Amino acid sequence: MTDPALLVRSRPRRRDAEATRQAILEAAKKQFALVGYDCTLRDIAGEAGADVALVKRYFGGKEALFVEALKASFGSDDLSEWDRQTFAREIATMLADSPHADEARTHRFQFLLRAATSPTTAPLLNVLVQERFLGPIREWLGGVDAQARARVFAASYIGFLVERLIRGEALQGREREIFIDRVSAIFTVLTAEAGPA
Amino acid sequence: MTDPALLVRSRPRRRDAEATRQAILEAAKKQFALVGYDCTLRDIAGEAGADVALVKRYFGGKEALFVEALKASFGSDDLSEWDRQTFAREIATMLADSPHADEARTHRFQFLLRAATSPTTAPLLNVLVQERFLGPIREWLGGVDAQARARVFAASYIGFLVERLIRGEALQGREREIFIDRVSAIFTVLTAEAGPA
DNA sequence: CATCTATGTCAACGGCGATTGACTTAGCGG
DNA sequence: CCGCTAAGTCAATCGCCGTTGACATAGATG
Repeated sequence: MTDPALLVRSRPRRRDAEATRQAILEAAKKQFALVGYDCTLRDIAGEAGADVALVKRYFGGKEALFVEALKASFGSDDLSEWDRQTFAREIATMLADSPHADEARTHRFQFLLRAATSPTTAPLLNVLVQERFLGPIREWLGGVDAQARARVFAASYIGFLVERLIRGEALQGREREIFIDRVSAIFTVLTAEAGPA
Repeated sequence: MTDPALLVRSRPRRRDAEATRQAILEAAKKQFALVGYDCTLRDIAGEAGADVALVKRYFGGKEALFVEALKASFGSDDLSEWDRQTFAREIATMLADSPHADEARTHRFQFLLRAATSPTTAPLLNVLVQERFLGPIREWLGGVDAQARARVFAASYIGFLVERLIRGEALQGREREIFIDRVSAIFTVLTAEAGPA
């Protein structure tokens, strides 16, 4: 998170096409998530400490940059590390906290939401979600009807992320406790092979 | 839904400031939901059969129009009509269908999503969601810890709407059956005053 | 050191869209 | 029938942004 490539450079970086490309890509991921597709290339380039013209040279144009940034934002979702015993409560706690306490995930998720609500990018997103979201969850869940269960799982997870985003701050006091209890219960149920009575 | 004010007029409408204002507002609700904030005022005005300049006269500007359209999109969510015995399965079925089968709700929801991912409108949305979404659900749920339970309920509901949006089409066959079973089970649990074991 | 190329900079162009104010006209009151 | 005002139209303006190609230079190669 303290990747020096993200910081504004006082001195120009040593000439390095690959590093510059990456810096632009990182800035794009952030700006597209925070501001949306309407952020300016000048802003992206500025944050990357590069020039607008390089966007064209390295990516071809804004549209192409968007697609690449979108793909790059769904690289490694490390859900094989989730402990089946404890993940439910951990996720629930994370969801009760402020979205600001979790910038990386929040940015990626905003990106996804934006792409989902744009007619041009929606088809692309469909494929990505299948491959890098539904697929892994399905594998992790295992058992019968894993596809349908993965859908329900993913939908719930997304919903809580949206709620956290809209809420904007951490839950407090008793509401927080109840929220965590309920949400972790739901995730436990969602993992089970057989639904509730 | 077959409001004549929405249709493109071959003949100019009789001069009527209020009707024109409404027509613009309706067109704005639709365009902002489908295309997003970047739709053009010309498109909105065109669909309303009015001129761009009238947007300024009646609303002041694009930003103000957006806010007003957002507010207007959350008028009456008629959830007092929900039958507590059957609503879970009805909702689950609706969520398994195509978003296109439910245009009105889909448009409103896309609008909400867009507003949620825009820094300028997020605060406004927070208030709106509290008043017209969380509040009614809380009342409808009743019982202890209604606020926290309403949050969980709303979050789940939102999540399934997002999933349906991304999916883009109706579920089929066995996956559909399982999906409906699971989702309606979840909503039943969400309604109950006590959580699952 | 000379040269050459990949890398980075700069300024201008072209289009688009919101805004604005002047202009036209319908429709009503007298 | 006459004008007056609210409603609607039109075209010009202004700024912004993506794109583009010409230019500058670091740094490697020999």
